[in-house]
Amino acid sequence: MDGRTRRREDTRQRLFEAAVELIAEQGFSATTVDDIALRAKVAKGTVYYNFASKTALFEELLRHGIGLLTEDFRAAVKGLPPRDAVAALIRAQLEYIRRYRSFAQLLLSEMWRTNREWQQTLVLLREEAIGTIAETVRAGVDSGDLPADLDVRVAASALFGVGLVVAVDWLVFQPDRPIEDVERSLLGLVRRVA
Amino acid sequence: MDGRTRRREDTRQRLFEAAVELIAEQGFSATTVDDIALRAKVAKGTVYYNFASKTALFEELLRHGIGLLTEDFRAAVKGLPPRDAVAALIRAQLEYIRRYRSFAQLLLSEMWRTNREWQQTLVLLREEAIGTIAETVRAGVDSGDLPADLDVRVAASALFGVGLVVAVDWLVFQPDRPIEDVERSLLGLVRRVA
Amino acid sequence: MDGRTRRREDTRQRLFEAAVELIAEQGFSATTVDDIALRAKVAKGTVYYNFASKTALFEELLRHGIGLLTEDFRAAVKGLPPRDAVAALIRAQLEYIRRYRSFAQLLLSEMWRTNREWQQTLVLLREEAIGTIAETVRAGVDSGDLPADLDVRVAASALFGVGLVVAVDWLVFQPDRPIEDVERSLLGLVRRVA
Amino acid sequence: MDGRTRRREDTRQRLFEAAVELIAEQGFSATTVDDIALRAKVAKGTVYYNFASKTALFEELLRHGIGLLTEDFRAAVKGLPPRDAVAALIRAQLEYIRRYRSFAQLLLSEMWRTNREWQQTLVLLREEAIGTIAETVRAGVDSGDLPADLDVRVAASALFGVGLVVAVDWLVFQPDRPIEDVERSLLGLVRRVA
DNA sequence: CATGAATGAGGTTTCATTCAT
DNA sequence: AATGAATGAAACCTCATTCAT
Repeated sequence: MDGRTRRREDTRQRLFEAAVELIAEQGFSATTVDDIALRAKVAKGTVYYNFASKTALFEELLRHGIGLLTEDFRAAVKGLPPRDAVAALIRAQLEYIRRYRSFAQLLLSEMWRTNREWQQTLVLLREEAIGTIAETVRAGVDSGDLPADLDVRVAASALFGVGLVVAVDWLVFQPDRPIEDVERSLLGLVRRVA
Repeated sequence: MDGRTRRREDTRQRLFEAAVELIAEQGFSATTVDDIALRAKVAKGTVYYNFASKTALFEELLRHGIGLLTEDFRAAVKGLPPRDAVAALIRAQLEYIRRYRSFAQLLLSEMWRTNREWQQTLVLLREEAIGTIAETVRAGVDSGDLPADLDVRVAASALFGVGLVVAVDWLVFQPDRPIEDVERSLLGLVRRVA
Repeated sequence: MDGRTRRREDTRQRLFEAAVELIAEQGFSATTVDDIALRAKVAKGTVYYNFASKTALFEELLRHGIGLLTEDFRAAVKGLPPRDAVAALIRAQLEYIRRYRSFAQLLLSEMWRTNREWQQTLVLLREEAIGTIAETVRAGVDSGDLPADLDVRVAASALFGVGLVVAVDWLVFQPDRPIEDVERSLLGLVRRVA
Repeated sequence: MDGRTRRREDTRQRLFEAAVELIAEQGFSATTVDDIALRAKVAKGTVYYNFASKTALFEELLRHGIGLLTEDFRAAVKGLPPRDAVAALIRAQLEYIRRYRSFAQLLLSEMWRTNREWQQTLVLLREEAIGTIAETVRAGVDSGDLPADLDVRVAASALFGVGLVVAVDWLVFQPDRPIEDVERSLLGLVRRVA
C-alpha cells in the first residue's frame, strides 16, 4: 500500500465514521453530504471523489458494518456446543453493539422500514447475519439441546431483534448500567431459546 | 360540533392517516408534504392550513398515537391481578401494533434515534407509555408475583422494546404467521417477567 | 343609511385603518390579507366581501388618503395672500401628517418607487396634491411675492417632498419634539420659497 | 486573492447590483430571489451559496451601500472650513445619489419604515451616516459659522432627509434637469444651515 | 488526491383568492 | 353581510451532484 492509497483509505475511513454517526442520530435523508464532509473534515468534493453517491456510501457502509458483525458471530460460535454457542452469540452481539454503537442504532432504525432504495441490500445482509444465528440454533435443535418444535428462522430473527433493541435501549437510555447486567437480562429473557 | 368543525376534523384525520403510512415506509425526512397531501386527497396548502409545519404534524401524530396506546394499556390491566396484567399488556400491545401497524413501524424507527427535533417530545411520550407498564410490573413485585430483585424501569422498557421489535418483525417479514403464535412466542420470551 | 349599510361602512373603515397601519410598518407586499383581517378583527373572507382584491383595497386607500390631503390643502389656502398661503400649506401638511401618521409613512415609502402596479394611480394622485401647491406658488410668482425665476412645479414638488420627509422623520425618530419646533425648522428651510 | 476567491467576489458583486436595482424599483418583498438570480445571470442556488438568506443579502447590501456613502462624506469634508464643508457634504450626497441611484431610491423607501427585520441594522447605519454630518455641523456651530441655537442632530437628519428626497425626486421625475440646478436648489433650501 | 464554487431539481412554506355555509 | 376551510401558484430555501482548478 503506497502513500496515496494509504491516504485514500484514511479518508474513506473518516467518511465512514462521520456518516455512520450522523445517520444514526438523524437518519439517512436528514443527513446531508455537507454534514458528512464537515464532520470528516474534508471538502464536499472529496466525498464524491471517494464514493459514487450518497446512497453508494451508505450501501458500502451497511455492507461493511454487517460484514463485521457476521464475522464476529462466526468467530464467537466456532467449536462451541449448541447451548454455549447461543450464549456466545448474544455476548458477541452485545460486544459488537457496544463497540459500534452508532451502526447498531442505524440498523435498528432502518431494518424494519419498507420502500427504501437500499431495502433489497438490507434484506440480503439481514439474511446473512440472521443466517449465522439460524445455523447455530438448528445445530441445537438437531442435537436435542433446543426444543424440536422450535421454528428456527423465527427464533433466529427474534434473537437478533431482541438483542438489538435491548442493547440499543441500554446505550441510549441507561448508558451507566454495566454491560454484564444487560447480558444477564438478555440471557434471562431468551432462556427458552438459549 | 358544527359542519365546519366536522369537516376540519375529518381533514386532519385523513392527513394523520396518510402521514403515518408514508412515514412508516420511508421515514420522516424522505416523506414529502406533497406525498402526504396526495394520499390524503387534499391540496398541499391544506396541510399547512391544518398544521403549522411538517414537523408539527409529525409531533401531533406521535402524541395522538402514543396517547391511544397508553389508553389501551390502562384499559387492559384494569382490575387484573399482576401476572395476568403483564400478559394482558403484551396482548394489548400486539393488538395495538396489528391495528396501527404503520404507527408501530414508525415508532420502532424513531424511538432510538437521538438529535432529532422532536426528540424531547418522544422521550416524554415514551415515559408515559413505559410508565404505565412500570406501574403494573411494580405491583407484581410488591405482591411477590414477580422477583423482588427486578429493576422495574429496566424491565418495563425491555418489555416495551421486545414487544415492539418482535411484533413489527412479524408484520414485516412473516405477515402470514397467526397472531396467537406471536403472542405465545412473546409470552415465552418474557416468562421471567410475566 | 340603513343598519346594513352602516355596518358595512364601519367594517370598511376598520379595514382601511388596519391596512394603512400595517402597510406603513411593513410595506404592501409584506402585509398579508390575514394580517389585515386579524387587526381589523374580521374574518378573512370579509376583506374580499368588501374589496375586490388586496390591490384594490390599497388603491382605494391611496385615493382616500390623498383626497383628504388635497381637501386640507384647498381649505388651508382659501383667501390667503401668497406668502401666508405657502406657510399655511406647510402647516396643513404637518397637521395632516401628524393626524394620519401611518398614511404619510406609507406615502414616503411608495411615492418614489417605480414599477409597481399602482404606479400610475399614484402619479396621478401626486399630480393632484402637488398641483394644489403649484397653484399657490404660481400665484405668488405672478403677484411678485416669490422670485420670478422660480420653476413652479419643481418648487412645488420640493416643498411636498421636504415637508413629508422632515415630518415623518420627526414622527419616527424624534416624536417628543413639539410640532411648533418642526414647523419653525421647515419654514426656515424653505425660506427662499416661502 | 486566488482565482476562486476572485470568482466568488465577482458573483457577490453581480448579486448586489442585481438586487439593488430590483429592490429599488419594487421593494424588498416584491423582489423575488428568482428575479435577482436571473438579472445577475447566475442560478438561484448561487444566491444561497453566497448569502444565508434573502434578508441577509439585503442587510449586507445596506451595510455596503451606507458604508460607501459614509466614506464619501468623510472624504468630502476633509480639511475644509465649516461653511464649505456643509456645501461639500451636499455635493457629495448628490454625487453619490446620482452614482448609486437605485440604492438611494431604496434607502428613501426603507429608511422611515418601522417593524421590518433589518430595522435595527438600518437605525445603526443611519446613525453612522448622519453622525458624520452632525460632526461637521457641530464644528460649524463651535466656530460660530452656524447659529449657536441650532439643534445639531436635528439639523443633520433634516439635511440628510432633504438631500435624499430632493435628489431622488429629481432622478425619478425630472431626470433631464442638470445636476447643477439641483445642487443650487438644495443649497438655496438649506441656506439657514449652510 | 482533493477542493469548493456553482447548479437546478425538488423540497417546505406562504398567501391571495374562492366558495359553501 | 360575514365567515373560515380549502386551494394551488408561486415564493423561499436545501442539497445531491458536477466540474474547473
